[in-house]
Amino acid sequence: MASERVRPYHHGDLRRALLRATIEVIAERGPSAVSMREVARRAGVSHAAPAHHFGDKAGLLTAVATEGFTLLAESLRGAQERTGEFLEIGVAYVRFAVSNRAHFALMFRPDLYRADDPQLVAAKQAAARFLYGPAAAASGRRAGRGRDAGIAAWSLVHGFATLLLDGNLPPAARRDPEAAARRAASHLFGAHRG
Amino acid sequence: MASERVRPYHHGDLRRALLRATIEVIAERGPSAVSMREVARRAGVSHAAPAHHFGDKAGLLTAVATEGFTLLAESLRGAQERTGEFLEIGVAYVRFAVSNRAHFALMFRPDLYRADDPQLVAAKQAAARFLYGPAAAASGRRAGRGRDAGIAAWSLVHGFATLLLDGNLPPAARRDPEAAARRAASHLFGAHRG
DNA sequence: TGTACATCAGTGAACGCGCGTTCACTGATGTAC
DNA sequence: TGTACATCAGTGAACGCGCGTTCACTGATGTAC
Repeated sequence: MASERVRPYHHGDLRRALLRATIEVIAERGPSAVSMREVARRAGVSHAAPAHHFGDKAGLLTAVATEGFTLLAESLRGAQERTGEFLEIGVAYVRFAVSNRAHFALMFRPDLYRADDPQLVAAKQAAARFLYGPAAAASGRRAGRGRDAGIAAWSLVHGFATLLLDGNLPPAARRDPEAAARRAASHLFGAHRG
Repeated sequence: MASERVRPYHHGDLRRALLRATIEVIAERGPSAVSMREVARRAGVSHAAPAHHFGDKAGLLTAVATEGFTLLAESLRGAQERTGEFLEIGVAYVRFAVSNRAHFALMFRPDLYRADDPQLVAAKQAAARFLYGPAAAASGRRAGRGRDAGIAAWSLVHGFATLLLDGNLPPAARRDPEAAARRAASHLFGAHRG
């Protein structure tokens, strides 16, 4: 008759639950509104519990950001493998930002986490490779131009995603971000001019 | 013998002094680290003084953001008038971000201020016109393409500026942001291909 | 199968802190006559 | 030139709040024998 099996002492997977709660807070109130106590509250544990898993607040956010960069790298690799087109990697970048708003919003707020954390750095570099590498290949042969193209591409999709999430783009772009991103990005390499 | 003419009761131009102090805090510790008390401390007045001029914290930050959009609009207009080239408007955008880091960092954190403040909205629209208008003119004749070009251009320079300020671009770009921005932006309209 | 013990996960009270906002106030300035 | 008064700018004490972190603790679980 264990009918009132409420809150077992051990949570089971508190670490994951805390990460999820953090994402939730970010989605609702932004990255800087995250607090250890609020996260603990949402996960239904005492406010000191998160420190057990992440050390401190920066540790918690570092974990979330790392997760974000890892997910991003996977998204980009997926696009790369599926389509082989550089344009579609850019589109995937925007798609990632839209469907993982909370992660994305945190990832580019390095003041909030430990930006020099080895795992985080590794995850970030993995993602960056998918933007720089193919860009170099897709652009001309000239030395330096490859890197410039990579910067241009990353800038464009990153700017697009940022402006979009902040509500700075026209309604049409907000309704179908992916299509709008594709149109905008196609300006870069002249994919469908004329 | 008014030799000890220290801190007169009336500041003279406290409003400006508070705006300046706010910029200072943002530059040093980021937009979310701004507090009324810290700003007052830096301006050398009691912690309740800022409320007198700005109502509350959101009011203070709204004023700073509005100032930022106004300065941005002026920069863009300047570039427009001086060069008449769309590319140079983009470069001016990046230049603004670099030389007004604090304003720029706040401007795109609408959660921190009153984004629907009429003066702010007006200033923001004034700036946006310089990005959308010339883009439409510079791109093809096709309907819709003008807007897409504007979005692409704004995205590119905005992304570039954001990534740059967050330290996400390679050292070369960090050393000479303006030149790097020009190279990146030139990919957009094929200004110097080949 | 049972027992002792080590290890781990989560608790809850306590600390000190900086914050935003309110409020009755006082000092300084400007204006009307 | 002087006086009365209104208005404005800034003060400082007080409030209540949520926060991060520390710490001794207890409940639960796993492991060795």
